Amino acid sequence: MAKSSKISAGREPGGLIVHISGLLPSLSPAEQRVARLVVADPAEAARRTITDLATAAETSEATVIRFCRSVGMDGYPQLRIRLAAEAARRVEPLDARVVGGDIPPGADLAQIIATIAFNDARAVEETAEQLDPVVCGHVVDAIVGAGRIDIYGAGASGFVASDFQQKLHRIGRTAFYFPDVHTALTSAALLGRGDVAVGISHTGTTSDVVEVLEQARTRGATTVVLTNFPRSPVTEVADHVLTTAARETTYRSGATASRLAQLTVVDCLFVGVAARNRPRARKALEATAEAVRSHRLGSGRRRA
Amino acid sequence: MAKSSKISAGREPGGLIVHISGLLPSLSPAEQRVARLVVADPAEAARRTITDLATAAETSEATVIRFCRSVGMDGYPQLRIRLAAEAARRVEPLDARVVGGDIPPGADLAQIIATIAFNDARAVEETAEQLDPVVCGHVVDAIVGAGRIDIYGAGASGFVASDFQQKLHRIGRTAFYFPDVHTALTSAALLGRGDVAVGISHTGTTSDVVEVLEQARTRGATTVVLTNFPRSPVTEVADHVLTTAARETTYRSGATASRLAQLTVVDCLFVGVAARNRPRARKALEATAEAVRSHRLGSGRRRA
DNA sequence: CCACGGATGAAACTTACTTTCAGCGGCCCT
DNA sequence: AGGGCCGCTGAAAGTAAGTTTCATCCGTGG
Repeated sequence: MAKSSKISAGREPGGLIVHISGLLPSLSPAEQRVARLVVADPAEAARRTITDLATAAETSEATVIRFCRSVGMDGYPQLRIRLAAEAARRVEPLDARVVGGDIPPGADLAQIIATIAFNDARAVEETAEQLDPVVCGHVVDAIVGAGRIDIYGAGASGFVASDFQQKLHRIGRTAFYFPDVHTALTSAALLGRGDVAVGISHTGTTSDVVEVLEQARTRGATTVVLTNFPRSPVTEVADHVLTTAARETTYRSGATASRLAQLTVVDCLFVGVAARNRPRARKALEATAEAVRSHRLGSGRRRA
Repeated sequence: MAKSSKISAGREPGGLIVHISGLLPSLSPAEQRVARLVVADPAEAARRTITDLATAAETSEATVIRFCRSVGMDGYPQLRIRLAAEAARRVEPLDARVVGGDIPPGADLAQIIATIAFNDARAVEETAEQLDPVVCGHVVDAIVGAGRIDIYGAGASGFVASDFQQKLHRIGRTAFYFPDVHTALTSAALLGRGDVAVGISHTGTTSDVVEVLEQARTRGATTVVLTNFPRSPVTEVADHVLTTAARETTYRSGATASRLAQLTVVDCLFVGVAARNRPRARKALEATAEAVRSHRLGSGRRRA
């Protein structure tokens, strides 16, 4: 696919525009008129057709072509594309949005969105960076070999626990999620060697989760915890500790960044488990997808 | 276009590529083939002539033109230029290309983690980029002024809906989440002018959500939808459309990336609403945080 | 004054892009 | 089932864009 590199003009060190203005004096008068237009506003030039540009430079199309060749391009379309690319690169997208105005009603919101997205994305990235593949491997091993998987999480972490349970369930692993302590404790009491108990707690101090994991551990189950704080109490009752890396800034958001980080970890574990038994997992996923299809409206295809 | 332009025709906030992948399912099969080529390698696509691209997509030039129109361009040259510009802006295609794809069969955990994190973080970033602050503003306005807020979401999106409900509840907004269609419909029937109904559906084709929003709308409530696909059926029953920008990779379908994107949007709305009444929101948050403190153990060391 | 050569644009030509139209196939409505 | 309708599709016709050719112009040097 990557052939057709007859395009020799790939490297103009300081950028195409600089390159052009550099050899501007060596061009013929008519070509210089074209060059000046191009350098003055590359984006605009890229938008124009060759005839248009020729007219604007008070010359003929032929001259524009000659100009293209003079600066090392194959022809006009190539110049056009390069100009567009060049123009795009020199715009600072962030500032442009703020400065570019025309959004007084939502100006404040734009700021908010940018901030949140930054924090959220960072949480995901940093979590992945510090996630230990070896520990993940152990956890995946345990889950793959488990007779049963119990998952606990209170409050916000409960969503994540529930999500994990659903994922595992969809690929045919026997997994349970308990929203309240009492049923969780009851279930944990019935775990045994070879089973797995997963606790999710952002702070690592949620007494409910600690209790449940403790119970599970005394019964011989492998215990796993997902928390943001590697030295929190909950890690003492866990065989494997997985950490997230969300630095929750203020009281603000209902801890969404940490939630995203947790979900990312869960996703990794899920894919890790699924990867162990690809055909079966795929089949299970397809079956479950099929099951909800009747609730879908005919392909969302509409033209406007 | 005779339609009210909920779909920003002409301007694609944040990324043409993202915009195209969002519209992908709403395109005809032949157009989808074109779209996939374009999304896979924008720079390469920009270099090709229309005939070339048509051949590569195993279709006719006519279809390529149709595709251009479908995604809001005037014609092929314009698409070409925009693609070139877009491609230029993303400067790190090296790592991205390696990591961006699907999970290869033999991948080890470290690779899996990197891939997932990359996709997840990208989903968050791109969603934020293309999120329209003006539309967000309208939604925030509606929520702030609402007598009551009903939130619907089925399956995976249900978690997000529930999360949103909790968040709003914590800052003193009257919000409800309904896990099943029937109670949702019942509740929607009781909504009226000034109330808000929020539907969350990744595909935008979940009939339950469409029905409920429809009901809510006929009762005079303001309807809001959060979906990945701006032309899906659900957008027809929504006053305000918010879109996520998750391109799910094929195999995993755990849909985590889309979940994260949804949560990010919810977070933005939440903070937007909270920002409207800072003192009161802070007080409410502190009160709820205090309420769970008794369930915390002491020694958790917490960073700020 | 003529011969020469580079620069230039008109026009011929080629290629790329766009529109039109008829065929095909699915879908809905009897 | 049958028939009509509608949307997708590519072939082909049509139009515009880009490229080449070539005659002209003009300045220069013999």
